[in-house]
Amino acid sequence: MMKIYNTLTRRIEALQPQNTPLVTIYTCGPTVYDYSHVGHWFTYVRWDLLVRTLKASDLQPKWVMNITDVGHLVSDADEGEDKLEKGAKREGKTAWEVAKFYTDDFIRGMQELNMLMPNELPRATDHITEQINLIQQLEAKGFTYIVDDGVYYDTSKFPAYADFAKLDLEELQAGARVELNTQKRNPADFALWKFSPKDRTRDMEWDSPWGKGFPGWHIECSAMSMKYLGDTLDIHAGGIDHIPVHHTNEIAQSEPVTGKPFSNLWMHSNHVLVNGDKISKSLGNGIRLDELAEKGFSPQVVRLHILESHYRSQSKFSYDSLEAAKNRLQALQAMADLRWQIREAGDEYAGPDYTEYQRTMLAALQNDLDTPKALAALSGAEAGSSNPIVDFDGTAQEFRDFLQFVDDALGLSLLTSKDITPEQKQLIADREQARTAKDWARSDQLRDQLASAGIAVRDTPFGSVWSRA
RNA sequence: GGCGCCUUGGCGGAGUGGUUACGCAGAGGUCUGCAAAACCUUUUACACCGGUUCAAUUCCGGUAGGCGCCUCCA
Repeated sequence: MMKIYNTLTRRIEALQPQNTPLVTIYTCGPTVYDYSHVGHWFTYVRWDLLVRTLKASDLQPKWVMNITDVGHLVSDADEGEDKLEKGAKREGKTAWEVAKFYTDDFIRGMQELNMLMPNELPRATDHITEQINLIQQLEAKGFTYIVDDGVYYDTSKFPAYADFAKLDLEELQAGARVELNTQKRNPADFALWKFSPKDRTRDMEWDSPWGKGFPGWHIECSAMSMKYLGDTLDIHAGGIDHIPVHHTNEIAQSEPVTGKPFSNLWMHSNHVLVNGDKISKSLGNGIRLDELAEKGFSPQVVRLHILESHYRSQSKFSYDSLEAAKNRLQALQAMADLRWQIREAGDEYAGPDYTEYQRTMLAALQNDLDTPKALAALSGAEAGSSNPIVDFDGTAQEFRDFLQFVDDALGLSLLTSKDITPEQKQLIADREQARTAKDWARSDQLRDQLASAGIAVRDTPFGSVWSRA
């Protein structure tokens, strides 16, 4: 029923959970050393959509997303420093304070975007023991070696290392930009545990069998996903950039220990470009949610814009498209506000077949999260909703069910809008009376009055309908 | 240096070997007391050059341009 493109096989496959209806999902979360930008939100919203789609498909997703609050190295050139420590230096705080601040910011962003909360949001620093334990198991199996600055994973011991990303290790070796630094045995080898510098104390450091230090970035995902979701995940998801390094390394760390596949299905979200460029620190083009809100684009608009492109295509971010999304959302909201204006009597008018639109949308989402197609169906329903809903044969309930489905599946929060006040309703009734009496001056005056309260009124063959301007 | 991807109408963005994506915006029209909404029409849409085919935007090859990864990265 649910079909997903699997990076492992490079094909679209039917999802086959190990213990239906349970679906275990692990998604790579943020490194909390700076604000999240739209690029991050594109990815996270897409995983939120995955979980929503599974729920709408009567499955029971168990979703774990990690918080990386230690160990993510800035670069090879910045030896001994990780992103948290760097952020701390920048802001005159401890690494712990930095992590807390940006974790809170991230969770606030999730809430603003109406994302579902993962079942677990584990922090790397809360799972040092599990990580050490996993490294010990790798050590016992002979996959590690120790050099001056840490414990490393020997990728040559894992023959399948290059398979996932279809890496060419020979070319990697010959590549001009790969620096053969330190004492690594192979260019692709990576740190499992890094030692603290001899001359100073880090904000974040722990004792280990190999000496005081901190875990490498990759090991946390293996350790925490296995702790919360078992040896084999149903779905592991992350940004497309994680394929060649981070996810490759996760597989290499996990499968030798368990002897099982680390994840049956891998999903990767493509990047969003801003003015044709990837979002990066060096370009300084990372736009935050609060900046967008200042420009009049609510998180709800951002969310709709994210859904307008497919998660596997490289999408573009621009204010023009946000403007389009904003207008589109307003039309959708107007449709949702028809639920306050159900006509009780009469069977003159049959609205769209909302049940059919709902089926189309769900089928689109189940087909590798085809959000553009789902939105096309939603807009089809919206276009057919210009007249009020007339309640006969349960049509009103079908309409309400449809709106509930849209909110559940897409998270657009259409149902959070409130009804207008009794006074405003009276103004509309008065205006209809004035129109009947052909008192156009009073009619227009009442419409202006409503408009100043942000309420637009239009006249249909079935009476006046209001919407929020 | 290696690997891979992309190029669709004003903008964004799907998809397909022959038939309307969809959204936003512009122009004209029908309707309306006026609006709004809806509907209709509209500016040769599928980078360029070849090839395969009865038929290609959709498959193959090449050209140009853009991008991603191989290094931290959503």
